[in-house]
Amino acid sequence: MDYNYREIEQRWQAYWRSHHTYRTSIDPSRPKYYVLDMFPYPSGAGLHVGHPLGYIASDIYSRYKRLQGFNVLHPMGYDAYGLPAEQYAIQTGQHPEVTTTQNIARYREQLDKIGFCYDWEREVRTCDPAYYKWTQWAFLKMFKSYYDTVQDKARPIEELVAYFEAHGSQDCPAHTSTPQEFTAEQWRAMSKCEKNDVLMNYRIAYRGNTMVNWCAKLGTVLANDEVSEGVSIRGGYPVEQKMMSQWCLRVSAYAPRLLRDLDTIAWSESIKETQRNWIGYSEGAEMTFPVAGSDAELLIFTTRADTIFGVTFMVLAPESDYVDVVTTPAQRAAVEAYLDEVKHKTERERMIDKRVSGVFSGSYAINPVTGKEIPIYISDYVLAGYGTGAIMAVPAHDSRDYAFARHFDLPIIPLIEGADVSQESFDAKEGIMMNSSNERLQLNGLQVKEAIARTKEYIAEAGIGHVKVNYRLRDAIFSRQRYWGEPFPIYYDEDGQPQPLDENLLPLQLPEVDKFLPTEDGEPPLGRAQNWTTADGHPLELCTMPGFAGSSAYYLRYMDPRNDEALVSREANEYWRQVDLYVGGTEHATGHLIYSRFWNKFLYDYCYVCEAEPFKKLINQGMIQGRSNFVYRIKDTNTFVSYNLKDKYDVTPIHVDVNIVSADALDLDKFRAWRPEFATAEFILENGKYICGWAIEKMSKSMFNVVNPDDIVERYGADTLRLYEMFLGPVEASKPWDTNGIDGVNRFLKRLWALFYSRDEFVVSDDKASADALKSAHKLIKKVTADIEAFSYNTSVAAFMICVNELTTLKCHNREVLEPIVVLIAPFAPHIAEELWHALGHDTTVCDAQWPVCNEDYLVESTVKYTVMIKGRPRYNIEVPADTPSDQVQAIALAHEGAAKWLEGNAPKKVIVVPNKLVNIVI
RNA sequence: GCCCGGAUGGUGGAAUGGUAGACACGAGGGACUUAAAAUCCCUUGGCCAUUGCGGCUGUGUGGGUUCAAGUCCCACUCCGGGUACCA
Repeated sequence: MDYNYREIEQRWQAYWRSHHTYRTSIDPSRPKYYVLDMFPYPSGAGLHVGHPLGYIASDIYSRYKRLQGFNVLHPMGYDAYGLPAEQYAIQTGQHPEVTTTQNIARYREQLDKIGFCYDWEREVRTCDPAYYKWTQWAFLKMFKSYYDTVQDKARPIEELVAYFEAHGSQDCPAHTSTPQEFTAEQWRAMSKCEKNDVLMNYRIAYRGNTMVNWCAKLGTVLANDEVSEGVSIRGGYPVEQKMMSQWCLRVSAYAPRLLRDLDTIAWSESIKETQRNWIGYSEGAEMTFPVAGSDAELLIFTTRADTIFGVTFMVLAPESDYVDVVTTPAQRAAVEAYLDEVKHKTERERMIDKRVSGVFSGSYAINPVTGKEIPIYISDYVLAGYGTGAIMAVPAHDSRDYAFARHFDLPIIPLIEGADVSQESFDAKEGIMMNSSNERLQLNGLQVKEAIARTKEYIAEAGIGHVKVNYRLRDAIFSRQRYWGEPFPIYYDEDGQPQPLDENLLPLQLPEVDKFLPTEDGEPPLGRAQNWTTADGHPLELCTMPGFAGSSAYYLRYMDPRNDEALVSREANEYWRQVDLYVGGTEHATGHLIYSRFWNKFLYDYCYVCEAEPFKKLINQGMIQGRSNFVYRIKDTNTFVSYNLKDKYDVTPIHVDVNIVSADALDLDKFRAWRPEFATAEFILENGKYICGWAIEKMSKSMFNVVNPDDIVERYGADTLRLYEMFLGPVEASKPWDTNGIDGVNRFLKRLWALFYSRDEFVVSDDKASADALKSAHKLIKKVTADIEAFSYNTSVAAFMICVNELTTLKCHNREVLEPIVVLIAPFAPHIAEELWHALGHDTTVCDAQWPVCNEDYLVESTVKYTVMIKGRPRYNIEVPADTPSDQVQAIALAHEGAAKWLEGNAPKKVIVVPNKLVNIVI
């Protein structure tokens, strides 16, 4: 009986399905383990071989943990809201729900063929009303909350209202980016609308007037992580900055915790570092500079308080509120012209155009330490969104200020001994201060770090500023002017004020529309919906939520996916707690992985979840790139020349479908059938074959290098695909897909099969196995267990190959040896393992077996070989009984005839014995 | 610019400071076969010597530490990823 993967895989997949083998439930008697994949967006192209890489890795770990006795939660679902389905809907009129459902069915079919151990009864889809009910619910909670900076957590907004009633805004412990000042009396005197407007500045989900990334082509705003280098990640369309009123999430309030708690999770240093950079902690000082001849003061932020003596001008962001205050009548026209120019530049243009630009405001500020008057400029190199939107410029020690000073011919005062600022600024935070002392503050002679500390002390004493920590992390813009997303549970009252929908009315279902385009008057697509109002006729919010809304808490929903009463029950959450192992790509480092942590922390503040971090350990699988193949057509002919002969001709490389190429050899008949124009193709072959050229490129339809897992499964079986993807290299590494080595893995499975079956006969015996065979098997147990724990699956697969080769050579067909090996291979190649397990006479599935334990006794050697090194090279070997003390090993090594030969009469200077390995004799 | 990774045969990749190149692909040779496929065996970093068992060299470059360095330290080159007027 040959290894018939097709029949085996179909049979066992059907068995698992009908027996609910992978159904999971809460079982307090067993320890839990939660393994999660980043759920996919079901695109129309289906899965390619890159998708399952991470899924296979996590599946192996899930099965391994299960065999070790853990109760493993390993769910899967779909991130079903997204732009492509909507774009497709706009083009074809096909409802996104229809295409999404179709795509999900296709994904499921493809996933099923690979033999994953998902508990599909826990599947979630973000576009399912029963699911997004809880996305909306969380949003409502955020709307009804503020962030208390003293308790350091989210609290109900009523508590803030009570505070305002009693104290006004004095020492208000709430996080806001637009502080306001009012007394308790003033608060009480406010109208309902005024109060609402004030509270909006504190809510965690709030409506704010902010600079947003507006993508005209997509007709929607985008979050910072959805934009890269001035264009949208999806589609690559230009993005511009625009002031708009949008729903936002106060993620910035959580910046300190998001930063701090990175130390508590087992993620790769690189992704933690990316998050640290994105959060952007920066400790500095805020200082006030009085404006000469006015009551106004400029508040600035700096990390280089020590350079206060080198401030020769001030710069305001064009959007800064100070601009109006400091612009003198004489300069007004020039300033307005500049503001107008800046406004018409898109973000992209601003980035490309690095030229210095700016305008003098007409006013002067007074340096609070030196008392000198310095001019105030306006320039777009200062950002409104960071710090205070105003800076003190120190051209000698900041390259941007330096460029500005040179352009406008402003003085440059060096402050660090030995720094040459004639050509460029000296930005490093090191050196000894000079030109930095007067009767108020003396910094000369201090190191930069000391000077920073001293200046901070001084400005606090003098009442001109205070120490301040800034974060780069922005609040998340949460509105999208799109159809295919979660509707907001928000309506607008008579005064046009946003109001929360009653929780009992959730889910607020996405309405039908006639077209998926914006309305004629520029409203989002939901403006087309009939009766998009509350029961009493109030209009509902027209925007929908962004993609990350539904993906922020999905891991919680898997714990209790059909619960109507809560996102997750306390019982389920306290059992499953958090994701123990999360597997996914690095591309989510600054998006999903920040939003999820934020969302989880918000829920944690209200004790809806019991863990402060959602994902304990994170593994980032690499990307599988495409390996494109080329044929070389001789110019102006229909003749194609093989790769190694192509240099003799004038050729054009043409992408050829990799699916008609095998090990770089072109299938000529398939090529002729591939496209009509190649039907009459002629070939110049080498060694009877047409060899194609190749290149590593992104896997994409246009390069004809997309390989579907289905094709591999069809040709080699799912177990071969699984093993091969793991064998290709470390899970974390990006690598090109290359089928050149797949035969080796397939051969390995056939050899494994041959240990059980010879021709049609089952040849496993119950006899006692040889010591060598047992040693081989137990070595494997040890190696594979250690490798899986370290996610080193490629070396595991190699170890399997070695072991099977050894057993084949030993002609070992003993149950004692083969049975543990079947269990070991089960996580990697579950179908063949199941079949062999069954053949060994077991009624249960291999999934319920016990992970074997290495018996060290089998590995103990009676003798140990030492390599003897003389003059730095291995010269001869000695074999001594195990546990021989090293001085005796040394004596034996020196007594060997080889010693005399290689020492050539020299006395050994030094002898090093490395236990169980080698003896190094130095002469 | 800044912050992270990385660089090992023809290829993918192995190597707790201890005989570099595991395992696999590819290539070459052989066995079995009328033949092919499949399977099995041998060789395979490079150079030299192959009627001898061997010698030299070798992990991006240049230094260093060490009895011993792919591995640790310093400097540099190149490649990949992230991020950027963040004061």
